Amino acid sequence: MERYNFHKVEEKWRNNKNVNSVKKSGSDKKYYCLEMFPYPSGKIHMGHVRNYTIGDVIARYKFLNGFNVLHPMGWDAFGLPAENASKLNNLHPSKWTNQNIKTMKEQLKLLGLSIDWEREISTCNKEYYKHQQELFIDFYNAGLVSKKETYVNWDPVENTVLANEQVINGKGWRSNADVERKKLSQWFFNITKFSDELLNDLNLLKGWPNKVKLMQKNWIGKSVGCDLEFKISNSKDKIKIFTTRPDTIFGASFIALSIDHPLNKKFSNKKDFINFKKKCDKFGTTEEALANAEKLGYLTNLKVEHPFIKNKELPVYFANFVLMDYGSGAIFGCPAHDQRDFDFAKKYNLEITKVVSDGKKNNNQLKEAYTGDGNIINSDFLNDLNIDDAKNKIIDEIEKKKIGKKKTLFRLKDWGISRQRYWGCPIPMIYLENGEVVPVDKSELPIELPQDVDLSSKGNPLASHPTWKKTIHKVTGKQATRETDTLDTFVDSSWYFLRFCSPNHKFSPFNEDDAKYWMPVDQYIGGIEHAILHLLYARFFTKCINKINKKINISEPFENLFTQGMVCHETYKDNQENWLYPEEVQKTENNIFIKKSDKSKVTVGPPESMSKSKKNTVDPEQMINQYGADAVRLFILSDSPPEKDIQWSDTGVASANKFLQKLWNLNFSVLNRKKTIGKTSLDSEFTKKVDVFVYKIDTSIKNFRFNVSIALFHQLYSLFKESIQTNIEKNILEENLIKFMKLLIPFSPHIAFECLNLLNCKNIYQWPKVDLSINENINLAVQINGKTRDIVKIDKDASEEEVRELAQNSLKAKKYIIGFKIKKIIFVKNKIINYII
RNA sequence: GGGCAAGUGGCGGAAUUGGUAUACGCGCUGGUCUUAGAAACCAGUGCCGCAAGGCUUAAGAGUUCGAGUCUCUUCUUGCCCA
Repeated sequence: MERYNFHKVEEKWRNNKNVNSVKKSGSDKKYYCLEMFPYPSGKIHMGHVRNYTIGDVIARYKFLNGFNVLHPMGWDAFGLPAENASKLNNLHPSKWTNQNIKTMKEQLKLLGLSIDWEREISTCNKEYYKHQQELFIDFYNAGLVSKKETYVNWDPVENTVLANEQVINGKGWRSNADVERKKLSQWFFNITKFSDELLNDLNLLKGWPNKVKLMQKNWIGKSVGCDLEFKISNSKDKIKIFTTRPDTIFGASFIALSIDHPLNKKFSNKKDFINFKKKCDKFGTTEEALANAEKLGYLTNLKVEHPFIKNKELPVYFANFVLMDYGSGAIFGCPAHDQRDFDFAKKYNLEITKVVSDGKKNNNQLKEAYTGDGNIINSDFLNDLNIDDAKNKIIDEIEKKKIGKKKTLFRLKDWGISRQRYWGCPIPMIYLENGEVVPVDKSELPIELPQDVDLSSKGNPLASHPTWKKTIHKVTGKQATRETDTLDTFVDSSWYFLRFCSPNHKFSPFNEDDAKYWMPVDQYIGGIEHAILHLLYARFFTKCINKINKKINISEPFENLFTQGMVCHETYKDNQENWLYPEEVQKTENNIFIKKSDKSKVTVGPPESMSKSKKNTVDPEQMINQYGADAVRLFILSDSPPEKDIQWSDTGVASANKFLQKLWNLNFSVLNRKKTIGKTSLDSEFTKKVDVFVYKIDTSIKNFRFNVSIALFHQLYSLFKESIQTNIEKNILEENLIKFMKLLIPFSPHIAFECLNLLNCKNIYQWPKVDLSINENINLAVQINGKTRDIVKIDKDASEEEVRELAQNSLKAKKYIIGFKIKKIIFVKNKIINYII
């Protein structure tokens, strides 16, 4: 027996297309297993390893259980980093990207994944984005795309527009720069047309984590309220506001307008107003930015009449915390019950009237707004009603008076998709000389990106290209100008799962029959960070495609969603406060960490998600070289349940490697065993015990409890080690070892295939199935007053009498029972017997 | 501030869903082997106690024959939204 050489074995099986394919033609059951495709940033990282290993376990498991499995891989290949890298290295984005793809593909192949590389797609490939442009035109013709002039989130570092979802805490999601407000004409997908559908259909997604559904629900943010008109005193004009809290109308003390409200025209030549507007523009456009900003107001000379309180007038302000694109750009302020209104009222000394009781006595002075439940007070005909009843009643009154209407509002806004960048999918629209904007003729697709582009210039590289944008309108033959914005890269990933169904289909984005066969994705696996953006966009795209192509009939793209946890590692800093890579650090005998180069002391920080900036990364390729792909796969699944964060540990992966070595040795111990004569009862006992493990491991895989599966592998190994000491028949050991190795295929396929090969297994692809009812021996707990005193072995389904007999004679429990008065005996078949004394 | 998770040894975590708490792994301790080290193997490892035994799932209460699991209160941590 030689020591297990994983280099040799893994290389042997890695490129064996037969064993790594999960296609099963002729199967009547399909299974589409998809992991979120990677951005080709350079090299794969441990997060990829975890994501794709989880996917591979599922794909192989389903295949071994008779499914025809689609398990594809591709590249989310457009995006800004390619442009930045190209500026640094003077390398064209397409070259940079394709180099990275090549490297990462080789790395992924080292892992021994069951990916069907014949379906590989890359979003920067014109064969892909051609169809995306086609979809864009279809969407445009179906009224799902529009061009609007709006305020946008402008990232001053990346010189581009960001979607609201890409602004985090007022900063760009990639650049981390403070986002500015800027008015631009932009292309939008009209995702708000599907607000209700996107919200309601969350109920169809039984296989999604509740957490993700809740996040989407909050993001869509449906709220019911009403419009309400306030008459301006001494004028016929009215101000229309929107509110979700009409029940607090009696607590209104001011009106606040967005600085973009049409009434601003009246003040547009006033110096102090212009200054005020400038100040407001400095803040971002997100709700968070506005909520955190200091509340600022500009008092106008206007007053409005309170619709329900005679002779009461309210002052009108322009305020920085009111958004023009939410509601009507105007609100009434009720300081007692809204924190922003409260802050504003405090600042400008406005009236604060409580209209919802917080149930407390003696609190004349509010320290903050009360937004909880309670009965209405100080509100005339609404008094004593609860909030919901008061809402309904006041809306009735408002509608009766014809000064407003019930209205549903969504927080979700249309999806801005214009990006002033080069490395993206060109938007297939052209501007005619008469100002008309029309789609290009489909026969002209793809609209290709020019190769000769100057990326060093500021602003949009396509716009500054000397000739690219000049074109001819096919219908009229007249000169026209191309749209120079490219599409947000989230568009690329919004339909790739459909393209995988027929990746080489020439004439349309996908072949309908293939899409019908494979869709929806049965299991989608990726990071929780995409809970809102990508997953919402992909759902929206699916609904759009469903609308323009009635034959497809897929309302939701992802049947089941699994969000895996991150891979973490301790952080290290030297005494100069510089981050250190794990390989620069050494652990001494006294458990102190020192820097390898100069033996200086190193500070160890808590485990954090691996990131290049903190240098707490480990290189998957190096790990595979050192421990083998099987060991890396086994470890990344073993230490934590897959939805939780995992801490990378070198000793952990080393132990996985050792375990595989032990399995290898076990394999040879069994193979080299001499044949014994005649069967013994040990043989069937052993098989029974193995079958319990087969059942448990199968169940744990089904439930995505891969860490438990691996713990069970260890126990199963121990069982073999013990049993091999006895005179169990060689055949029986072999038969059961084959089961073991088959169970191991999804986790560590290379060694599993090698062992199965050595064991001369003829039916590798037949998953071991087990009937647990044959198991006859059961351990039963004997309890005294609910406390376990002994465990006795009983026959399956033994009667209470039989069990009592055993329990009362058991060594450890006997002394608690005999001589005591037994009040009651609780007997649960096959589980416990409990004596109450 | 609101919502949602979660809290089990030195650490990562398991517990058939109300029925043997601490599986499995890491780490640690001792031993065998070795010139020595590494590796490998064996044994031990929740806490208190010489032992018998007692205690233990963030803290406290409750339901139950029986609670890590269910209910309530408090504390802590994480995530999302504001």
